[in-house]
Amino acid sequence: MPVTLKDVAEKAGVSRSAVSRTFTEGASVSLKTRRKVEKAAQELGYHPNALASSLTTGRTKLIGLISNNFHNPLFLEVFDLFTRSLQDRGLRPLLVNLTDETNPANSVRLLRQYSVDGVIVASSTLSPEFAKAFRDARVPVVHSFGRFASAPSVHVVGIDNVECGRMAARTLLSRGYRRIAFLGGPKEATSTIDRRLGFFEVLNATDGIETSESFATAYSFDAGRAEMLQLLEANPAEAYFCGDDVLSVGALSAIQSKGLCVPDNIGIIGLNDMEMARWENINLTTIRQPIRQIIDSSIELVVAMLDDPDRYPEARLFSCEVIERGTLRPR
Amino acid sequence: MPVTLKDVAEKAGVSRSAVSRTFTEGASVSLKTRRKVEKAAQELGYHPNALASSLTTGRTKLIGLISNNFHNPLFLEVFDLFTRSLQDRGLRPLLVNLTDETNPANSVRLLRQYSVDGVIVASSTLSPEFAKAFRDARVPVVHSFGRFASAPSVHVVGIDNVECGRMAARTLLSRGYRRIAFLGGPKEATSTIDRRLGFFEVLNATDGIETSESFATAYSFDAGRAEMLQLLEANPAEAYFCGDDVLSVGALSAIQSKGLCVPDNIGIIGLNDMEMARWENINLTTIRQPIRQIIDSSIELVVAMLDDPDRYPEARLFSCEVIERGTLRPR
DNA sequence: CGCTCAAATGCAACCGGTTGCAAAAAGGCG
DNA sequence: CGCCTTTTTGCAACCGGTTGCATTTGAGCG
Repeated sequence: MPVTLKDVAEKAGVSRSAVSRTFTEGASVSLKTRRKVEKAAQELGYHPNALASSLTTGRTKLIGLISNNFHNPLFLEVFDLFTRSLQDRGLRPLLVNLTDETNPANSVRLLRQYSVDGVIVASSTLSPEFAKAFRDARVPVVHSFGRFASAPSVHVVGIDNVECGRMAARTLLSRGYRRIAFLGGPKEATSTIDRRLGFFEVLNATDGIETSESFATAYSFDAGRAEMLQLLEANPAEAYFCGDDVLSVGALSAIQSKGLCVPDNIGIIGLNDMEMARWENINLTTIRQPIRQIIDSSIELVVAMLDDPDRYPEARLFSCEVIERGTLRPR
Repeated sequence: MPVTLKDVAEKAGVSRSAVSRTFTEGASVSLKTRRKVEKAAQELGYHPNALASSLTTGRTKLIGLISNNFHNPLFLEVFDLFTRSLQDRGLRPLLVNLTDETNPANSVRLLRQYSVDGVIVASSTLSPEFAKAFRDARVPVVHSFGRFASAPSVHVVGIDNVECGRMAARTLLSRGYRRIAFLGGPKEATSTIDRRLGFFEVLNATDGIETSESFATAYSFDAGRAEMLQLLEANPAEAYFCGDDVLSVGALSAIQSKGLCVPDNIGIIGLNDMEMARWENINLTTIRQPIRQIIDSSIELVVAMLDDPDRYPEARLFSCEVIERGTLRPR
């Protein structure tokens, strides 16, 4: 049923190689044959089979896009940007949802079976083992939104979470808050660990600050809300740095449901600047991650690895910026 | 570098066919050879190349998942559910972002080049031409969240938007609203058209109701907000049925920014029940689409078409349900 | 017009698998 | 143990392309 190279070759009265060559960039074909072939292809509605050609060329133009962040609104933008940028470069994202998967070996097997040219691990919560497993299988890989390491074993593109923690602390201090708390995401998530680190580094270096901390069970609305409800039971802090925006909204909602007011009674600063953060009913002061840069840079890296698989691993970190909205009291 | 069938065959001391057969369901292999092959494969770390085998079997297990709704929070859930369900059935989603694409032919070409087994068009705003183009190319296709047609030319799974319109109208009437308006999405979107239809069908059949309508330029926060700001300039209605939840939040935000109160001054009912609708700072009364059912059903259909490509097209519609929250005054 | 050299072409092998078919091996039975 | 049937096996062709290499074609030139 589908029309193949051979059909075109016969119709055009040339060899199969000639047809193949007219469809491959930079191959040697005379204008005359090219014309003939193009005409025949046109009439037959022929289009080369990318998968068949990948067998010999070793390139599928398939990029595995793997993530487990399907509940973080930020990731809708992330997927949008990734898919568009990949498409613009003629690459196709094979999407893998790792929500229920804990074993990197399975993902590697799966994506190797489909001969992906490269893999982008897009997740802030996934263990670095996933990216490493791909590297070990010699599949070009970049960990986007991954954890910074001074001697990275795979390419990592993201933000400096420690610095974000510091930034949050400085912001809260500059607003005159003195009883300050960290409301983190899952305790074991690397992003939580790093943000906490920077946050307390600054706070502990400042005199007269009373600090406390607690952790939500997930980066989710419900977890944030539940944790904040707990905190409100007994002498809450004046201001909280929340693990991320969704958590912040959960906390916000808990605070409001208790009849308290933000920022008058309690201040909140989030992290991510997801799309909804600017919605006026939320109006969250937060720290923006430059996701567009992170994504472009990730793709750039993975593309570079296609040509140079042994490229020396690097960490690319982008700086974040505080977005002032309405959940902190003014300076 | 990668280990192939041949390597395993040599190591196990059998023919390539034998190896192939041990890895294909239901092929005739003796237990003895199977053991040998499995051992060799294990030691070599062999896994069959799905793309190579697709060449002869004609099956890639690739499913094109195409959408242009990368700004609707509902679609994060949609992608989550689609990818997981597909994976559970051993299928792989090839994600295509159609945001900047208007020509169906390009999508068809692209996905044919990758020999996808089937395609799911997941979009409420994409023209039916996209799905039809795939059907014409004899690629199994299902349009999820698509428009109902009494004589569908392709499989359509979604909701009855006309009925949703009626449901919204009845809900507003039951709350005693009399000056009622429709705040639609883009005028030309089929979902807008249908929802409007059902909405006014009920309202016009009721005496003493004053109606009006207007349209946002997109299903987005900003468009909803801008349109509502306009409306607030001159004698707004008592209650609005908004095109979808994001639009509703935009409208909500405009209302609040004018110092008005919901639901005391103005009532709002949305459609979709996106995850954020239940966030207490939003707390939107809305109509829930059963997306899980829609997605399961879509996948079921596309899988069925793999075996029976000429399956007679059907429309599957699921009923929606009003979710009572805080943006309409009580009964 | 004959010669040289570069460009264009086709052949055939190959990419990593699958599969129809005939031959070989195994099993069942008298 | 021989004969017949069933199962297992390997051969070889094929899926839809690509590519190295030798050959043919044609352009350029004296």
